[in-house]
Amino acid sequence: MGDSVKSAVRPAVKVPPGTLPFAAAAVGECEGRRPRGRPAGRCATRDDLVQAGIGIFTEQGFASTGIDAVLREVGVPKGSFYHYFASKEEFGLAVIDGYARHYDDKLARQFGDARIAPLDRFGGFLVEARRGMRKHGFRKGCLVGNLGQEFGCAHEMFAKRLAAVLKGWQRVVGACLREAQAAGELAATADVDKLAKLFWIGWEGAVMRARLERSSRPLDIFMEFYLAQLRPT
Amino acid sequence: MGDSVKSAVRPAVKVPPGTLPFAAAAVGECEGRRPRGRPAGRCATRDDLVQAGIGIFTEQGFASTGIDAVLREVGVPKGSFYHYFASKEEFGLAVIDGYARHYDDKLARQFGDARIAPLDRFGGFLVEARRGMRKHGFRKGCLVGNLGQEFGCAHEMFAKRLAAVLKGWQRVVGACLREAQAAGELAATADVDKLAKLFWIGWEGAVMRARLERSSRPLDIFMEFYLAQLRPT
DNA sequence: TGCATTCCTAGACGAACGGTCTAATAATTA
DNA sequence: TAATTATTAGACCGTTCGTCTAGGAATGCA
Repeated sequence: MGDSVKSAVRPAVKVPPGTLPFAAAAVGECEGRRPRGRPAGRCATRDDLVQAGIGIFTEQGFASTGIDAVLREVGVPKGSFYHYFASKEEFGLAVIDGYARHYDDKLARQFGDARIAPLDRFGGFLVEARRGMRKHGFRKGCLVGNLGQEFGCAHEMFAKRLAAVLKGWQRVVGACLREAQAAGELAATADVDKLAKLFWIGWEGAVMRARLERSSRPLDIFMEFYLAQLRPT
Repeated sequence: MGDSVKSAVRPAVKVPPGTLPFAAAAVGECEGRRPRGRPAGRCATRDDLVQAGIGIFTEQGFASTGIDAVLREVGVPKGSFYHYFASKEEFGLAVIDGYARHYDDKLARQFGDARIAPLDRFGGFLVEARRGMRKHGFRKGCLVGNLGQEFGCAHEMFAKRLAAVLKGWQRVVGACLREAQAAGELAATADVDKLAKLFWIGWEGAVMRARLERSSRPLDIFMEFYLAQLRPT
């Protein structure tokens, strides 16, 4: 189907010419096949795969993306893939983790920025999101939203992981709202946890709609409503 | 994967015993292969396929569902399928249409029910939705949301169709809101169109989240805040 | 009733995909 | 240098998906 022509197929591995391909990846200690321990050291190839996975899954979803597409993008053969990941499913989880890690940081920065009044941070978040979606031609949404919709509760493991990620994001927004309360920007009686949850419920809906319509308008509409809710006139 | 044991495999076609299988379907005029004209007469087999498609796609999505799963559920061979639909894609569109037709009616009934005060109709809608999701163990969400997320803008045709369906639903809610204005339940200055759009943005987000968490709580949360928005204390 | 036509069923078929496997090559250690 | 480990390479297999061709059942017309 939509086999866009973008796969510019990098030259196998990106290293200075003259260097043998293998030299690049083998520097850091890569995690072998399913390392029982959590963290695992950085590994260029593995990270590249995860990175590519984020991009492709965010755009096309999980089920309709073949491993081969990821492989092609990174310029890596299948053997490497199954050296790092036991299965497509495990890869999917790693991609979620990678995305979550990236976003946790980003959100912490945006919603924890002490230089800005708590409720004004939402505006900054909106601007950033709008720019991000426009940059990708509204083809990419939110990976968590995509996979959440795709698997619903079907895939136990995925659903749990995704719900956990959302819960983390809620905590960040919740903290910001509490700051707003402390600063007198938000009513002390407001139910912060519920409001934080509401934010992500509506925001994911807005992102989805924005992608469908190729427009950032849904993001604006939801945010306008949400902020009005926080500070009633 | 999740090959649930539910496929009770109906006996080929459901007709009174003694009748030859073919007798059943051949009564109504079925639309042949891609009838240029719109409507097309009813056809049992075709309708069954669409019906099954609604159920399965709503639960598992489009990409990860094989035609075979639909076929098995209805008890029909592949040949029949490709007699009625030129491709899986065309089938998908027919399923969307079927779903939309069903929901248009349902929404018109719920949001147009003159016996109930306009804004109270939202409550009825919520109750109904909650019951529906619970009935299916929160495995099914909204087909439009599912496919919207799945294809984003990837599939031009699908995106257009889905956006149109949502626009229709917005009109229904919008009309209800206008009634509310006329009845003095909603401020005359309220931007009805924007509010109607907001409703479906947030609602789809809530349905998705409800499915992910297997809980109707997200539906409640969104509706609570949406109504608060309509009638500020 | 017989023939032509249309409608629908039946399942074989090729392509593609996910995943595995063996072999080869680089890095690391001794 | 030799032995060992880490990583790459891609052929290969079983399955599943969507398409397609062939043929049986019903219908219309003579």
